Amino acid sequence: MADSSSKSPAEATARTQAERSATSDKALLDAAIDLILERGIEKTTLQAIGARAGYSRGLATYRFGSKAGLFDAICKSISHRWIAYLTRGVANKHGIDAMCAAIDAYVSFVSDAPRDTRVLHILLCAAAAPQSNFQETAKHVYERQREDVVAWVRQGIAEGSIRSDIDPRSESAKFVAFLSGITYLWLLDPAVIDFRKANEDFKAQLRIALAA
Amino acid sequence: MADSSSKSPAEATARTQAERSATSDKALLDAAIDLILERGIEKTTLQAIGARAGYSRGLATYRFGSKAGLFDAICKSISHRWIAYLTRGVANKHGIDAMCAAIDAYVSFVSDAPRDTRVLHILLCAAAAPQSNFQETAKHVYERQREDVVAWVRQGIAEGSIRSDIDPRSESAKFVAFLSGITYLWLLDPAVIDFRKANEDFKAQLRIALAA
DNA sequence: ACTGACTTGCTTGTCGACAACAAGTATTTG
DNA sequence: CAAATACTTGTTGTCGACAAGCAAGTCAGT
Repeated sequence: MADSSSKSPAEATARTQAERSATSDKALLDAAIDLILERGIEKTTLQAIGARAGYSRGLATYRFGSKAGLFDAICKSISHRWIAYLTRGVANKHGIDAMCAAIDAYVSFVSDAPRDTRVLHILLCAAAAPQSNFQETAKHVYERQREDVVAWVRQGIAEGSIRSDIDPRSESAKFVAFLSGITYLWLLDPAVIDFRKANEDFKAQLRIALAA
Repeated sequence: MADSSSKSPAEATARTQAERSATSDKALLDAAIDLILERGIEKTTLQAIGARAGYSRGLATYRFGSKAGLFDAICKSISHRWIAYLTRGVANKHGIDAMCAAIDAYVSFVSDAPRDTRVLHILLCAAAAPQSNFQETAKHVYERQREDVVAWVRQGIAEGSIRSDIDPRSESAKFVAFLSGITYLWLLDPAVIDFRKANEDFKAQLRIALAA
């Protein structure tokens, strides 16, 4: 149905099968992201995804196994991008500095890629439901983030910049809970939440509360 | 289909129509809560709700207009219970004491009514999706909570127990974000989150960070 | 370099499940 | 008995999943 005739047939067929499937995968993923932002998960139809991507209603199921499989793929894709972004932002900082850098990286990510952030969080929220098919992916994302924070806190305690009576695991839960929660509130009602200021205040109070 | 014959017909019919509809409403709500905890929102069927409540598949739609209408009603019902619980716990405390009392009240509520907490949060998470039918209810719940916190912070600043450079609105966003976030993490993976300890630590650091 | 078997990318037909609505029945109330 | 209320059942359109099919591409054997 798509533009198989708008390009010269030679150019159109000058792709291997693997390349074609890679582009159709990406088209489906992008279309699904668009539609999730517009309508939410439940109201996004495989029919609509196929149509917007320029393919048939059946392709998404064929590629990703199921609707949930496609959403899981989106979840993994965006969270990998975020982890890469985070890793670059924190670089080789330690202790409280690393925690503050992570918050800065997150604020940057949200303003650089608000669509990705929104979709990722919509999906992660959906993962809270029992028997959600991408619950494991969500657990893994947050587990990974908490592990990072635990490491930063331990470093900070070891180098003496963080009070030794701070419990790294509890602190990591609080840290991730705040970021997750503020994102949720922002997602629910962007006009009411000053995302940037909340994060600045959080950094300031982190330093006060954790400093040795 | 249910036990219309297990009770004596006289006793069964010795209710007014209004009483009957009130009991069937409650039965539907309770059945829906059970099923949401077991299967999540999407996999909970009006058919299953009706059957578990002892009625037909059509009653839930007839009473609440739609599936989303029923979930909205659950959302409102549980959040009203929580607000009442909170009001009683905070009583007439001020400033940081009120904030800490609110956290204590929340921890109590979660351990007293874990099922209600879980269902409420599952529904509030679902409200994060675009075009969600109970988004307004969710916004209202969180707006209400933030207003409470704003009032407590203002009181604290006025009576001199909270530093005057604290921004009440930003602080309220952080406060609610933390509670929402930690609940989400607990919902996602209860085994990994020490809910009680995280809240204790949060109270301790609140006092450090806000104290005048 | 040609051909025929195999593979890959994608579409279409079909089925069961579901929510919504309308039309109905039975019970209560005035 | 008539109007209203509580509830059920029939029906329709939409959706996800799966399977069968088709066409284009790939490659081995000659």
